[in-house]
Amino acid sequence: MARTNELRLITRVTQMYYLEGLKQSQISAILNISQATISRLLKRAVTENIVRITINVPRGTFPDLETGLRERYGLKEAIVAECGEDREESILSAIGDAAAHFLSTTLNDREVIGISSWSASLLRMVDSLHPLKRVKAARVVQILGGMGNPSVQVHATHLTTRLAQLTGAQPQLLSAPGVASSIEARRALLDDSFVQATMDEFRDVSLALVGIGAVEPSRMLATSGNVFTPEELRELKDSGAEGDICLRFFAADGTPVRTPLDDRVISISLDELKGADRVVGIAGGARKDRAIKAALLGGYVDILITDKFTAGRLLGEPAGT
Amino acid sequence: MARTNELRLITRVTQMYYLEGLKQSQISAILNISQATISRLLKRAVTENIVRITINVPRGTFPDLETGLRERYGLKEAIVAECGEDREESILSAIGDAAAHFLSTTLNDREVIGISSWSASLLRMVDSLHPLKRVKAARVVQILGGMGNPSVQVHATHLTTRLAQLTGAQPQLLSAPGVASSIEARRALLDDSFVQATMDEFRDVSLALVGIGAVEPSRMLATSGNVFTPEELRELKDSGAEGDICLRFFAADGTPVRTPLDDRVISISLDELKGADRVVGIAGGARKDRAIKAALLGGYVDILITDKFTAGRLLGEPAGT
DNA sequence: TGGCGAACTGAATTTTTATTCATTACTGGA
DNA sequence: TCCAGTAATGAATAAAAATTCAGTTCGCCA
Repeated sequence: MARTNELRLITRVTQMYYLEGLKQSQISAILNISQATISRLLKRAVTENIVRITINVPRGTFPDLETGLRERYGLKEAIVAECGEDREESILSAIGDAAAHFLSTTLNDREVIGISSWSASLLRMVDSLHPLKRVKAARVVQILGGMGNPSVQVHATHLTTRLAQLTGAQPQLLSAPGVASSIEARRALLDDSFVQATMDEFRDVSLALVGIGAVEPSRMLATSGNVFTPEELRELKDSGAEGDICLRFFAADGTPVRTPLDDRVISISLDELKGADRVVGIAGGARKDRAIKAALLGGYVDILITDKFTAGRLLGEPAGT
Repeated sequence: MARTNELRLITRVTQMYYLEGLKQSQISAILNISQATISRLLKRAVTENIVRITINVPRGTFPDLETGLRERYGLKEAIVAECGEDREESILSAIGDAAAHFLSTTLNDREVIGISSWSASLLRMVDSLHPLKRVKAARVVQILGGMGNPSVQVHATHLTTRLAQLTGAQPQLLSAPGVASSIEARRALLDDSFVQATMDEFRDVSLALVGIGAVEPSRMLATSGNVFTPEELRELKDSGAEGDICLRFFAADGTPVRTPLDDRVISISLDELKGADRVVGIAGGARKDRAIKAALLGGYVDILITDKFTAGRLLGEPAGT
């Protein structure tokens, strides 16, 4: 049968190419068939299902979860980190490490990095980060003010300057609290030329690194001073706020929630954030499930870095092994 | 762990490349990693065994047997044809067809084809051959004389001219019997200028198509007249001859056997045969096992076309399915 | 603390592969 | 039987992938 002869030839070519590692031109010479035809035969080997390429997923990597997240939430990329147990500490360590690796492999030259200052995940990331050798980011811009509480103010400053140092960039600090005590206080702070200079940079941010906050205060937020009063928190809840990025709140379906608080917050706006080339959300843990999901639905994040447990829950599945 | 991050990235790149079919440059753009690095990651995916490429052998093809033959006998190529049953007729049909396909796909331009005239396999090949479209062989040279018996003389002539016609080449007939009645008769025949002209072509043959004969006479030989007397046959056997190509005999280990018959045969010599770029042996069937094996051991053949049963026996294995 | 070699990287280049193009033959329908 | 459309081919070319090269960094040892 003619077809069998054909298949035999395709099989032989496939064997030479994939198993014996010969170049198409070598096969061409051995078999007295033109290189163009070899190329075509190899293509047919794929359509005829003679070559089968399978991916052997290494332990600790979760391409299925990642693909699920990308497709379900329209993400540009999703990174799911291996993680020993489904507890905050373990998760922070996993995603911080993954984020550090992500940053070190994908940072390009002259990049303007925006970094949100109130995130434990980002702190971990910076802790795990080795100095970047050959890359030289342009600037690291703090896109959320610090905390009234001086010790956390230091934290925020440290995060920004450390990252700048590791990436060989200029730090651009936002010397203001994340939440001003009043609308007037905020207006006054914005008059400061240093604050203005930094805020002007917001629109130049090419890579934004942000945590995602749950409205239920995170431990860090809780210990950082009384940013919001219990009444304000209740008010937020009542208005449907489910999560925040840089203290800009949104509802469960991702739509922004405007509250009076907005007028006291000093940070990049959600709109400005969307102007960045890449917005990387780094968050995980059961406590944040609803907030993360809301952020994804709102499309605020292009790239999500999370842990396997959270990823599983975001996909409505039991977590993988 | 750093290694896990690395593996995750490799897995992701592998997924994009092999599953999603993206180009390295596209992946490079999406992941903000240089194309050179993508290429390197993909190479690591192979060494790390993350991509696994398997060949799914189509029914009716026998790459394992072919590889076995190539390796065991040092062949340039081996073609093993599917074949319904282990009987002459079935085998002839299978290998004739396979040989026709081989010829039509690997013949190059301006090739000088030498063809042995006493082979049922070659007859079948020519019968299965469709006119070759774009190729134009230069000449088809008959490299073994015809038979005294006029009807087979016609066979031989037909074989050569038909092949020439199908390949768009000039036929170069050898107008002499394959076996002269005596040394003197042979000498006289060689004086003929047409015979000389053809024999001069022997050294220009680039592709030789030959059958392989068993010393036990083939049916065809038997019905072709009394070429050899029973005594001569016994003599051949006694001298250790196991098989022949163009009536040039060799022993079980492949060494040539010189007998008085040599001086009566009009055909290409084994040495001249080795001067061809490609010598294609086309033979199968249990009766010929020993002869084929001897020919392979003698290295007279670069390419063997046979059937799956014979191939199995040549490898000392039971035949495949 | 400094020097040396191994390991990486991106840009540039080379090598390899896929595709375009022009040609030819074959198929099947009128 | 003849023709339009399809399929297949090799040469030339475009596109893609691998490698070379030059420059760094890093770890290790003196």
